[in-house]
Amino acid sequence: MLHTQISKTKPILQILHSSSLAAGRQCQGRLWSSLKDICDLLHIPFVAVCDDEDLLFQHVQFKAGQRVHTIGQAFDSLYIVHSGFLKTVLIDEYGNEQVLSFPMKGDILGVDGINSRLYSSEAVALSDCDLILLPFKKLTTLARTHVELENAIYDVLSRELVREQAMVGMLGALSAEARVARFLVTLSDRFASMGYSSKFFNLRMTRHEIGSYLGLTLETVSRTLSAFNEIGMIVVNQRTIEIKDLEALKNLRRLPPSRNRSKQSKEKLAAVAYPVQ
Amino acid sequence: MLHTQISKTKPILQILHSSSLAAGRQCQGRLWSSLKDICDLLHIPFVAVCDDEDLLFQHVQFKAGQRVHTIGQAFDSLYIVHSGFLKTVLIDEYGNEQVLSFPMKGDILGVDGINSRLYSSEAVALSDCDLILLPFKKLTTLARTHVELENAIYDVLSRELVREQAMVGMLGALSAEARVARFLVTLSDRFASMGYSSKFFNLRMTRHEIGSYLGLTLETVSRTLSAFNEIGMIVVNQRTIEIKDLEALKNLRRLPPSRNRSKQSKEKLAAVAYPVQ
DNA sequence: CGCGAGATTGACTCGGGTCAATAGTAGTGG
DNA sequence: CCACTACTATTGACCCGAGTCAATCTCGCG
Repeated sequence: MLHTQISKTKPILQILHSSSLAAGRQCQGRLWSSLKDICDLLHIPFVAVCDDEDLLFQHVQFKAGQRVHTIGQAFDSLYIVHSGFLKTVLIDEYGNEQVLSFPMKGDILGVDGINSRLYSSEAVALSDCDLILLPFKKLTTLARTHVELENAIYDVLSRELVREQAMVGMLGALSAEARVARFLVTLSDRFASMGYSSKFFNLRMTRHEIGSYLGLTLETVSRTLSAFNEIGMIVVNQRTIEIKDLEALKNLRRLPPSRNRSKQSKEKLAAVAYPVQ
Repeated sequence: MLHTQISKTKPILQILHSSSLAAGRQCQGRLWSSLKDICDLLHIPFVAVCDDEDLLFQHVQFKAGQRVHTIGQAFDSLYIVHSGFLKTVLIDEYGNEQVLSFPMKGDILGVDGINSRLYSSEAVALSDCDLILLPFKKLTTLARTHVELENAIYDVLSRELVREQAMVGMLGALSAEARVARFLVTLSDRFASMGYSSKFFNLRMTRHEIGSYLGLTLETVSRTLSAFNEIGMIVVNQRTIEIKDLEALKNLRRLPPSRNRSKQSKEKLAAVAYPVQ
């Protein structure tokens, strides 16, 4: 199989399970992860805890389409994505979805529930998923005796905040083309860091979901992808993306950004979009 | 004085200092706050700590225009706004500012520095400010022995994240009018909760800064305020805002929101903007 | 094979960005 | 006190990027 990620339906679970045996251990029908596994997953320097082998966190599985938590539901634990793809959404007073993120391996879920003790967003599995359950109480108690874990928690929360800020920056200042380009670059990076191909991958979400995430309509997303395809930066076919010119995607500049102080702003975007390299 | 907030120039410092004596205590030329003061400021149930009178946190003053911290600067402490107004900004690779927030009394600054140990945003005083310095090390050490403080920290971090998410939702889905309206409502609420008038206040930031914050141009902000003024929802005069119809501002609906599933979308915004009540 | 969800494209519209001229305000210094 | 200067705010004219509406097209599935 050349597929860069776990895909489709039936065969998945087997792949999932067999591959996850590396990090987790089978135990009464479910999987368990140690603190070390979790730190690795979060890219946090491992904290040597004496009895860390005893500290196991249970895994939970969700099928594509299932909700991990909903808005207003009582908060009691965080989740770490062990495998699979999800989306988190906000739902406004008229029932419109606003996609906030597309969590995947190593991402954390549920942080928004800490302060009010209610989840303020909804997490939905886009594919079959294997999540590690982190009971918040257990976690904080543990952190009290293990300074490094405590730091890890602060780090993760802060990191989420910085990510969200970057998102605001993007929504506030980038053109549609730049947003889509950056979205692709980010995905590419994520896949690379998960050990998959950074050049060839499948989107796990619909155009509608991408649009919501980027503050655009699904038509604009579709058209922009087609345009990138047109000029050879990528090859799109439905959910399949092949990146042909990562640099061009990275260099896609914002349109002369309005509230820009600097005088330079003469170049047309069309030209900048795909520089003559 | 009927002024709803500290305003203008010279007399300020005196007002500032005399009013802050309530919560802080003068000490070798600076002010200090106890943990209780801080919890009150953050709207967090106070944690009775035996020796809390010994635990004092120093204040720092900044004049309008001064930077509290800059991007890339080494992180070592958080700040709580005791009085004054600030802005936090992100600066992109071309030097463009993106305003992230307008911190005021009770808000916390610097959270984005925790994970990388470098501030990832810049905080600038928009007026003379009095901030409480919270050395992060000291804070976390303290939290280790005082569970409630520990919870408070988690709460504050999570709260910031939720706020940022709401911002993303707004930027992703609301029209210019709705953004400006919501901005005014939020300010009104903030002022009310600080004990000032919610109906009559001065903006502390320029149109340019508001525009950046809302993902709009300064012209659009100006025009929208003028439009609200036109139909009598508010009275604007430069930086002075008087809110005449808070409900109308709150009810300003998003434009038929594109990625909206629901069929209802016939009503023109013009009509909805200022409902026939 | 036909159905339905998702994706693509085209034609049209308009919200809001761009450019530019004008006016109000504040701070400075003679 | 008043000019001089530098911001900041307001407005108008224009236009383009992206949203809206709608007609196919594709693909997986029962």
